[in-house]
Amino acid sequence: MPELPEVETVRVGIEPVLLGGVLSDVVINRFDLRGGIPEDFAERVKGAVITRTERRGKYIFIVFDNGQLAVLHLGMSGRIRIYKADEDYVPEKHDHVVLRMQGGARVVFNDPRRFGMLYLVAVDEIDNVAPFALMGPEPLGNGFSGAVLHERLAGKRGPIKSALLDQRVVAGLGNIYVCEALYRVRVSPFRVAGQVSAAECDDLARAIRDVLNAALASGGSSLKDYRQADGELGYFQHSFDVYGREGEACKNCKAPIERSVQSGRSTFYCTQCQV
DNA sequence: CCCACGACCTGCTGGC
DNA sequence: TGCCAGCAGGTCGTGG
Repeated sequence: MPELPEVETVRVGIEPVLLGGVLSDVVINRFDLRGGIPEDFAERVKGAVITRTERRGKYIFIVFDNGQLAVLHLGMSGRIRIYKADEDYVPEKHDHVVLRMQGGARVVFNDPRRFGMLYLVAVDEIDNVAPFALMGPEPLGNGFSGAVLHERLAGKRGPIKSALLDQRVVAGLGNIYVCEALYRVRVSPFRVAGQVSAAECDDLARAIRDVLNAALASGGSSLKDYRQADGELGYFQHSFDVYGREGEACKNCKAPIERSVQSGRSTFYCTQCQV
């Protein structure tokens, strides 16, 4: 499901439910997500107050007043449902974790494929542990620019498409928004990453920010039936220029959009416009 | 070190 | 209707 805009939309959705509240109960229906939920997860955070939430790349952080930080990743198929204090919990298949707040509100983590992750890190260690120690800059933050991108791509021999998916280059991009950003700046996904010019990196950095901001403004993209935490559908999928449009006419030149596979992932692009 | 690839899972779609 | 192949928003470990 989730790249940066979808993850941020989820974070914004759960924050008002969690912030300042006491986590009164944790129900874990299965521990075998990617990497495994630690056996002592519940006992380490039960009764603690949530002091803030953050997002780093595609990860959501939930920070507790006892020094623990919960790391949540939605994988490919993870979803969050919220139940307000006066709503009854209706279990669904693949509800793996239910966080219950004092007062009765619930945050439910559902993930059919179980590629998601949930674990705890000491809050003052988070920047030193994998994958955060090596993670690239936030594309919507001050630490990201064309110059920064150009520098981080230097020497890379693989294709620009694959490099932009590497979270150590820039955080939060995934298959959709990489395809969209490259199309916007008319750069071929097959170009050698280290040979993308400084000027092109300026354009690319701007396009990345633009497409992420546009997606955020739409509540993210809803493939399948991904929903925001409040149950609303994001609608940026209607604004895709190339992603998922194999065979359709390029919006710029009318040539058919092509699909090919790079490092195991589908790439959608225009052979005429993107050079 | 860099990069491509398979593995990890379930569910849905389209073709026969 | 059933069955099977192929595909899906991500990450990590392996091996060349």
